Amino acid sequence: MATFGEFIRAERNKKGLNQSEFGQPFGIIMTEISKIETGKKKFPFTSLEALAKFLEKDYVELKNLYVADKLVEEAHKYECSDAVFTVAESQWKYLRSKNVKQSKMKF
Amino acid sequence: MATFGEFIRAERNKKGLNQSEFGQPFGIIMTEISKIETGKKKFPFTSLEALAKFLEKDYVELKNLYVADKLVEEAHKYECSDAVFTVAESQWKYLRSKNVKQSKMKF
DNA sequence: TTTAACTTGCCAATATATGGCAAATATAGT
DNA sequence: ACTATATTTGCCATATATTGGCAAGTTAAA
Repeated sequence: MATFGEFIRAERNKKGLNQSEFGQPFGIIMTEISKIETGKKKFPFTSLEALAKFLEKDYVELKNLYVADKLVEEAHKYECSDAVFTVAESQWKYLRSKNVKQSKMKF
Repeated sequence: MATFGEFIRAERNKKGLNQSEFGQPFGIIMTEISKIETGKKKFPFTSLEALAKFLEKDYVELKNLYVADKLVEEAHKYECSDAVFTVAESQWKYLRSKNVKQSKMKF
């Protein structure tokens, strides 16, 4: 399992495209693709569905990879151990059960 | 396991303080405590260590709760399932092993 | 050293988050 | 219902972070 940037680069290489060509379908300039691949900026979420189609990947899985990248970045920013993901999952489940009880999604 | 806001509220009630009194040691006004407890704004990270001392809690654990809250919020924003935390953990481990190999933290 | 591919630095534009006041809404006691 | 205390919300100005793109720099191969 790699970062989202590494994933993009790998897929781009599979297709034998350079950064400029790869960015074209999404209207993303070469320098942006570079920054995305090296993790300096984010792939625009608004183009994620188009990316999934372009790569013939499952959108939900791609989104998980995309969001996980953000989570990891956040965890690192605060110098957390991997325990934070376990805590997060349990808080996630707590919230879900709470909202089910209230039978409304108040997020 | 509750959200960070709920945690704060519970601890505040344990101490029998109102929002105004509770905020005092951190220089946080009442309305901010309210927003923090109801999840509308974040407790300032710069005061987290002071909070740990004030509550006599372990800082690292408190930080995990704090950061987990952010992760959950992010996961919800993108309408992810809890699978995203598993993906995140595996990406986290991937990055760690990669950086160990390169023997430098390039995050 | 020329060319193509990629990376980085910088900056302006945009979006997000924060702090605080004032007003609104509870909640409890009388 | 009236008062007092506690809490929540709306609004807005300020601060902080993120983005997109150009120009300049680097790398790698021929």
